[in-house]
Order: sequence, then C-alpha cells, then structure tokens
Amino acid sequence: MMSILERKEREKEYRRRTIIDAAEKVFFSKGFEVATMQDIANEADLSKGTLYLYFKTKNEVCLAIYLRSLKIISSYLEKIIEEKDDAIEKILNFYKVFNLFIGEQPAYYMAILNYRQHGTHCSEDSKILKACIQQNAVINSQLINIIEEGKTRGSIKDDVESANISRLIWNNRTGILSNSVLIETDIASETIQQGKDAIRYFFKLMIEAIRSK
Amino acid sequence: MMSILERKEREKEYRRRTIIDAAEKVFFSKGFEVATMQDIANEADLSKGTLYLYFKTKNEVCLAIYLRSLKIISSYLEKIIEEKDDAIEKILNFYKVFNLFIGEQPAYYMAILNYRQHGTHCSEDSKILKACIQQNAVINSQLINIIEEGKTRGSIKDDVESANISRLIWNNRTGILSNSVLIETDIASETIQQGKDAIRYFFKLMIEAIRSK
DNA sequence: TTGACAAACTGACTGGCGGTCATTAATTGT
DNA sequence: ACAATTAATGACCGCCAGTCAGTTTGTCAA
Repeated sequence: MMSILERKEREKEYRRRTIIDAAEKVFFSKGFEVATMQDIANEADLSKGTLYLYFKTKNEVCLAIYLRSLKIISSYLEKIIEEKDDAIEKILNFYKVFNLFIGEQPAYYMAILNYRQHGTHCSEDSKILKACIQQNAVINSQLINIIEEGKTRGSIKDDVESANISRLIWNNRTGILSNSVLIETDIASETIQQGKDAIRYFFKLMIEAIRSK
Repeated sequence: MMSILERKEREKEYRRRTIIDAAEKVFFSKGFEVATMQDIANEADLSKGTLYLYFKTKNEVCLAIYLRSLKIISSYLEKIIEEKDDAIEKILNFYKVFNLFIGEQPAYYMAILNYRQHGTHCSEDSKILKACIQQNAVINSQLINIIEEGKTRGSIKDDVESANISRLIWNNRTGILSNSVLIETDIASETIQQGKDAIRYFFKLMIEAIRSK
C-alpha cells in the first residue's frame, strides 16, 4: 500500500526533525565541541545508535542546522524579491531582515559560524553538504537577481559587477559574524551591537556606491 | 649568573618556535582536526608530553600560529603606515600586500580561518589568547590610524566613520577567507581567484565611497 | 491469530586522541 | 663529585565518536 510507505517516510522525516531540534538545543547550550552525541540522544529520547541511522557523523548534524538557517535566509530573500520594491529598497530590506535574524535566531547564527569547519570535515559525497553548497548558490543567485533587476530598472549603476556585490554582501556577513563572536563569546554582549553597527555602515556605503546618481 | 638565565630563556623560545614550526607543517598537510599532538611531537622530534610544557592545549598551538599571522599582517601595516603615501594609496597597498599574503602563506591563512573556533575553546586567561586579541586591537587601530590621517590630510571624506571602516576591512577579509575555503577545500583552486576578485572589487567600491571628491 | 520477515532501535563495546604525571635524564651550582 | 633543580619522557587515563550484534516493533500473508 502506498500510504504506508508515505507514512513511514513522514515518520522518518519527523524523526530527523526531532533530532535536529534536539541538537539545536544542545549545541546552543553547550557549544558544538562540548556537546556529545549522547547529549543529543538524551535530549531527543533516543539511543545514540539511532542518531547514526539518520546522520553519518556529528558534523552532518551541525550541517543540517546550517542548512536550516540558509533556507530561512533564502525564504526571506524570496519574499523580498517578490515585493514590488525598488532594488535599493530590497537590499535595505535584506539588511533589516538579516539584523533581525541575528538577534532572534542565535542557534542558527552559531551554526552558520561553524559551517566552514564542519563542511570541510565531511565526506565529499555527503548529501547534506551538497545541499548546503546548493543552498549557498541559491542565495548567491537571489542576490545577483536583485542587483541585476536594479540595473535594468535603472536604480543601480550599469557598471556594477553584480556577482561581486553578491559575494561582497555574503562575505561581509560571514566576517561580521565570525569576528563578533571571536572577541566576546557571549552572544548577548555589546560586541553584537558593534557588529550591527558595522553591518549598518557597510550597507550604507555599498548602497551609496552602487545606486545611480 | 644572568647570562645563563638568558641563554635558557633563548633556548626555551627556540623550542617554542620549533614546536610552532612543526605544528604549522602538520596542520597544513593534514588539517587541524585530523592532525594529532603525537604528529606534531614526531615532526618536532619531541615527546608528546614536552609539547604540554610549552602549550597548555592543542588549541593554544593553533592560536600561536594565528598570532604569528596577525603579527605578519601588522608588520606589513606598519611599513605601509611609515611610507609617505596618501591614505588612499596606503589602503591600496594594504590590499596588495594582503593578496600576496593569501597566495604565499597558506598555512597562516588556514590559521586565521580556524582562529575563532580555537579562541573560543581556550581558557579565558590564556596568555596566547590575550595576545591574539591584543594584536587584533593593534591592527584595528592601525587601520583607523590610516583612515583618520586621510581625513585630516583631506583625501578622505570628513564624515567617514573610521572605526567602522576598519571593522569593515577586517570583517570582509575574514568572510572572504571563510567562504573561499568553504566551497573548495583546495586552497590552490580557482575559488581563491574568485575570492581575490571579490577583495579587489570591495576595495574599489570602498575607496570610491570614502575618498573625497 | 499466528508466524515469518523486515525495519527501526538499542547500548555495550572499540579505537584513538587529548591531556596527565610519576619517573628518568640533563644541567647547574657548590 | 654530588645535590638540587629543571627539562623531557611515554605509559596511562578518561572520554567520546562511531560500530554492530542483538532486541523490539511493525507489516503482511496465510
């Protein structure tokens, strides 16, 4: 019967989510290094072995959280793109949304920070890793999309290199996150405020540089 | 006798360097996670226990490499500051020097990337960690110095927020490094070229935004 | 209802690594 | 020559990611 297979699939997906949810809690309260797979298993009311039926390694669990965060950002971007706003407006919206994201989703925030490390210690053919890279590409093209639209609509200068702007925005985000947490490990600290200041100023300068006069 | 104490001090410093040199080799060929303290000990022709007479933890060894890289960058900045160039010229020089650094010092490059992770898993009172934070602050003030000088000399707009520009440059560097290595783990790959493109474009835009017209 | 088959789950176990410490070797001062 | 101090060693410990033989649960045909 088809519906049984479907139900099983659903249940499997549900279980996966349960594990990721538990991992989020544990990673965020203890940090990725200190948290053990046993901790996650306890939090999810499962045995450790079960975790390995759903994720090949501890790194993959972290990547799963990262993937979530990328998808959230991507869906924000999707909404922003759909609005009738001007490209400059869209970029400003992204700035606002991203600030919100930092403040309200600290767990995802951490996951992003740790991604590079985890990604590079995954087997090359990891499905999750591929999905992450894919999602990164999607975000990249969404940003390019916005810039290009602005160029054709005339609100952004013609000679702006949209691919580089897209990278610029993304790179800057990464760097700000890294460096904020670098100095003060406490996420709630004022360093975050400094990071936000830097983001604000970055967007201000960048928009000034690319908008047509 | 003073000279004996001095010699001992020198020898200790020498041994420290030996260990860091060995660690650099090992970390760079295997990666930080995979490399073991035993590997480093072998490379340095020492026993594992000895390493722990010079560094409290494996993370501290990595931080030591990071500190080196920061000092290199800082000394480059020092030279740039001493030149009689205009501030804009200095910023461009920093861009060039930094590009060189990426291409020629891959080991340090990796150390920088891993810093945040290692820094946050060190005891708070670690001398090395403090030195790293201190060195970061030095670089920050060097950059601010350049901008401020440009403002008084008139080549940079008066209303430029130098602290934020300094952060911007530093954050962007971090992000670029992270994201370059993120997708392609191979340092020699073309992703590095894309990273360099992004850096070039970033500096171009930034300079355009801050130079007085 | 039953029994056979499969799929999901379990947790004791293993290997390997970071870090320690009692012991040994080397160096210094007398 | 001989304490005494300092440096170096490597066997050892605890811990944890990851495994796997065995158990439970779920499915379905007879």
